[in-house]
Amino acid sequence: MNKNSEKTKYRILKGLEELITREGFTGVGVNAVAREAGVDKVLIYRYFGSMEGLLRAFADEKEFCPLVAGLLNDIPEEAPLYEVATRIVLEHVRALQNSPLAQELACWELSEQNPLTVLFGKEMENGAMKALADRGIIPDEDVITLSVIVLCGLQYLVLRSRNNNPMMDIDYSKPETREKVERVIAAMMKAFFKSREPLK
Amino acid sequence: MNKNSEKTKYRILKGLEELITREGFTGVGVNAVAREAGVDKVLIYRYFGSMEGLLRAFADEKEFCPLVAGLLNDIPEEAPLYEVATRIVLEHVRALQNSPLAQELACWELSEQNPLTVLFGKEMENGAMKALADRGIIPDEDVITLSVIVLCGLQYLVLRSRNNNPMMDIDYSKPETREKVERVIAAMMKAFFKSREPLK
DNA sequence: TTAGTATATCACCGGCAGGTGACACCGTGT
DNA sequence: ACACGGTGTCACCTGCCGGTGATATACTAA
Repeated sequence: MNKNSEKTKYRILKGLEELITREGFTGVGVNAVAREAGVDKVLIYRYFGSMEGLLRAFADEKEFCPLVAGLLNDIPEEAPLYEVATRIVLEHVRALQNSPLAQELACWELSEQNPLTVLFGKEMENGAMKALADRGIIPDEDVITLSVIVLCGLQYLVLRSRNNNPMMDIDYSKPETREKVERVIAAMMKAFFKSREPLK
Repeated sequence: MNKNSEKTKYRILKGLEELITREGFTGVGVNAVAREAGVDKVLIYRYFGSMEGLLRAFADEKEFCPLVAGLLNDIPEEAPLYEVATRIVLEHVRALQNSPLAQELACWELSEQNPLTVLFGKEMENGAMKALADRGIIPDEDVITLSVIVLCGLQYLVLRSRNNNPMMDIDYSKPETREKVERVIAAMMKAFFKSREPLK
């Protein structure tokens, strides 16, 4: 039993990742992946059945959003809820900013449905907010809604600044802009939270 | 002088719009547009020079964001600023929701740079917020920043719900969800605004 | 009528896409 | 020595893509 097949599978998966990161999802195809991996394309069909199968395998193997577990431990127990929510959102966005692959997948998700984009979307959802909501850490539904909206807004800004295409001069890749945005969000979260429980 | 050329140009532009709306931007190409318009593709080169030229012409001819002018008149003079900002954001998003073409262009803008996406982006920017900021209607920079973030967040949610791919069950195409979101945003805007000018 | 110009049609090219069948290589168990 | 299954290479097909040249069909101006 020759175990070269495992190595080949790995090269194909690596090639796919490399290709998505460098050329974007529009450049993904059987020929392109095979070329990138330095492998005959027939092997893609042999080992993954089809392009769909390859995408599925890639999604299964890859971790896109490994931040939440460690993040929750990092937040002090006595921190107010709005601070927790703010931290989660900002950290999540920062993780996205540090991962060109995730950015590309987020774009892909908006224009097409395939095994990879679907699984990626689920993972992002779980990774960011659902874990918190399900565990009841933030019981206020409105706070969750607001957090999701802000999270999506920052995500969108990150995706735009990727192409030097900032919205309203909010180029999230610039540190000073990011600092300002984070300050505004923190203040807003606090204000919103207090306005809902004025007696506390 | 035969004026058929104008009619042909119109058919090509219409075909492009139809194609983007129905098939998405990934399906756009010389052959596809010509087929959709029922016209030989050589005419695209003759009248627009290239695919780029066609996209430019399409962007020049089309109005993507015709709402702001009328909208500003519609808002009462004495309305507080946070209400103005909220209204602008929500109306803008609603307009996006009613325009599948604009949604597709917003996605396209995230993955590629071409004359159409660039001009579309500028128009969206001007249409939504810049006009206000430039005219000093909302002088508070932080309010603008926050509004842009929220606007982007809702835009992102609209783009996702397009593919039945809601984020955290926030399916913005459902009326009850939209209502709730609008309520939360209005409350947040008010709270944030008041927290900045507690003496007023 | 005739020459010229704008308009539209057609055929064709090279290139790359997705996909498949045939075959060569090689380690292994019999 | 042999057959066999896992592995990889190659050639080939069909179809669509972007792009171009030649040519037919008007309409116009002299």
